[in-house]
Amino acid sequence: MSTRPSAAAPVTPRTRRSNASSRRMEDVAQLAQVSLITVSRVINQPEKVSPSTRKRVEQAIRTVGYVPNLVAGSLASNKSKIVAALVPTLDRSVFSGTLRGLSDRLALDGYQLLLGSTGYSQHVEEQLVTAFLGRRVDALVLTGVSHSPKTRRMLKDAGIPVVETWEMAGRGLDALVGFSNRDAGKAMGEYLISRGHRVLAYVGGQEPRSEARLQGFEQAAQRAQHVTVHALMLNQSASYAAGRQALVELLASHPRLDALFFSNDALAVGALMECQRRGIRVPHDLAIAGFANLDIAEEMVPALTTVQVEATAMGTCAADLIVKRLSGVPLPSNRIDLGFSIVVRDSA
Amino acid sequence: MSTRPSAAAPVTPRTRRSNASSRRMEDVAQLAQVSLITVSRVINQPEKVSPSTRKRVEQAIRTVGYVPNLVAGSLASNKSKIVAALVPTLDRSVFSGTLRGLSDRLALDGYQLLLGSTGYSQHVEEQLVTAFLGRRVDALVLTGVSHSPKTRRMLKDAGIPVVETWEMAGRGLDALVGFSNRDAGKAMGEYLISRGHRVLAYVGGQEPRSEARLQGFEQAAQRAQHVTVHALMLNQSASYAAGRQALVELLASHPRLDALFFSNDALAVGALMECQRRGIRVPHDLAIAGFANLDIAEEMVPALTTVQVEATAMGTCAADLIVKRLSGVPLPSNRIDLGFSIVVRDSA
DNA sequence: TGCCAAAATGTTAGCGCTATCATTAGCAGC
DNA sequence: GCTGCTAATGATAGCGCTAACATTTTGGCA
Repeated sequence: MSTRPSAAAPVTPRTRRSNASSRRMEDVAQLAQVSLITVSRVINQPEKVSPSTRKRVEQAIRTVGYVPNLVAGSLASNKSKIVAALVPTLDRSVFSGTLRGLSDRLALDGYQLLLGSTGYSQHVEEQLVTAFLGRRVDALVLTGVSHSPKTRRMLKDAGIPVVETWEMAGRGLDALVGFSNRDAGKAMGEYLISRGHRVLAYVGGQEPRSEARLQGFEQAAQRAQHVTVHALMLNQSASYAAGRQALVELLASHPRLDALFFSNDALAVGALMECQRRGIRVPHDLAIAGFANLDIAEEMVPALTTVQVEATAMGTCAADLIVKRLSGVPLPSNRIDLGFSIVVRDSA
Repeated sequence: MSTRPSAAAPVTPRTRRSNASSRRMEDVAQLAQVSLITVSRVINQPEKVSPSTRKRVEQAIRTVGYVPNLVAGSLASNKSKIVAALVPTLDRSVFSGTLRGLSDRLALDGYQLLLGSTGYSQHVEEQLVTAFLGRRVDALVLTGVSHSPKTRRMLKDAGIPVVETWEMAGRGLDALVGFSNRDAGKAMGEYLISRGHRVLAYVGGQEPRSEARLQGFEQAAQRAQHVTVHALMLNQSASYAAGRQALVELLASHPRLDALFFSNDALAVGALMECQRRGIRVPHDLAIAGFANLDIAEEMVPALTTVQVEATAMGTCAADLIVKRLSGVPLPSNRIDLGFSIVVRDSA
């Protein structure tokens, strides 16, 4: 197996493999009577080409209908102008705000967004990261700070900007843009306790950020007197129906419940609607609070007390950080805490 | 300018330009004592490699931590395994369902999703299409059937599958997956009229699909007796607050309003909430209907009557069509009408 | 054993672009 | 006229992979 005689050289010229229909840079160069590299410069660094030549080349580009092949450009330059983003879910979720921020800010500098959804699975995340790195994306945006060891290693070895969002806990792989989920949970706990509530419940998903919020929530309870916290961790994704069900379950098992903190506004809204159906007066009989301050929180009757987080700004900031890093601008910090705030409305 | 003496050949060998840190296929080939192409086959067509060789190569891949450079692969094979999708907005919108359907179905076959949002602008759409074609995406998914002439030409010339979604009107560029917005509007009009409503209003955005729904709605009104339709076209994107405002405006200018059809559930929910605040009884005083059947429609009190469309299925079907076309499976049709249905609940 | 098709593996030449360095043109200053 | 500089343009060699074709090995069977 180790020694192989070499084959003879082929004699017949091969047929071109290319997509015959698409024009190449060479077609433009010929028409404009310049070399390949001049066309390349007109596209990428037009200031380096004299106005007369540039005009001629631009005309030729239009005439032949040339669309640069960015794949070839990426291979040659080792830059893709693509940023990948991974979100846990695309499902009518809070992350769409972050995606919008990312997409809009990246577009400003000509970057495109490659999207992946992990479904809260580290294994899927790992596979997607592998694929994205294979595409030589220029940077990666992740949601959260929990990743598999292999993912962490790959990302560290990749040598590209990696921004983790929606959490500030820990050191982070590279850059962090977010807020402290734990502190946010704690703040809501303290607020509810300050309003006199003593039998609290937390409802959230089985995922790291929700668990961090619960920890903070419980911490607030522990520091107070005579406060109990019941936790209900759902394994389904956030939905109105899940919030309704959670309310029903908790009321059945803990009739003396005072206040409910949902890790997601959608859950809270579902519960709020169920209260309305059952004639449970909010906040008189039961206080309800949500998380994220989605548009609907403000519109509900009663309006939903919630935790405001900067979903869109997280995307914008992450994109901004990436664009600056990639263009060599020095940054003061790679940890950006956008904070949160308790928005007190009517429901709690 | 036309005649140029050629330059002499350079003598010194150039330094490698590559990203020194990343392993190449050649490193794997050397370690596994095989040729490049065998490594390539292990990755892309493992069934063509004998089990023993395959195992050896796979081990080598793991040892050196090789991640295939898909950019180079794309250039060589003229296939990118990327599908681009364009949505009007990422804003807490109905399109996220379609994106999820797309993303999930494409992932099954190893395709990745490149995302762009047009903000309902044909000009932005044109720019994004140019960029996506430059990246040699394997297929494109668009929202709607209205595109600039240049966009249409580029897409026709591109020779890749192009799927338009969320509309069935017209012939389409290539493939269509959606429903008739006009028929949907008409159906809702007929339904409201059948319930005895005579002074109707339509509230929607200034965009083609909303306008098609309005046309259908008006058509239903014209066929009936003594029915009037007022239309309010918003230039902002769908939001709860916009729905509330629209309600306020319409009630002020048309106090005898019977029934309101919103081109989006979010608008309808905003209006519903405002009714609750003002003590307007729905549907007794005013009937309200929405569009899309988002989760929240069902949860509202009163539950929202709306038009159900298959947002997620549109994504899944579009992806399915694309995957099949790209793998050469013959398709019976490139027009898939997923239809719609009126979901009668309490609000109208 | 020898023959032949099928399976396994290999060699070569690009894919279409950009990095690198080389060359030429243009022009000020002495 | 010559030097030395900058601006403009060009020739070449890859980037890392796969298509296309070539060759070798394998295994069934006469």
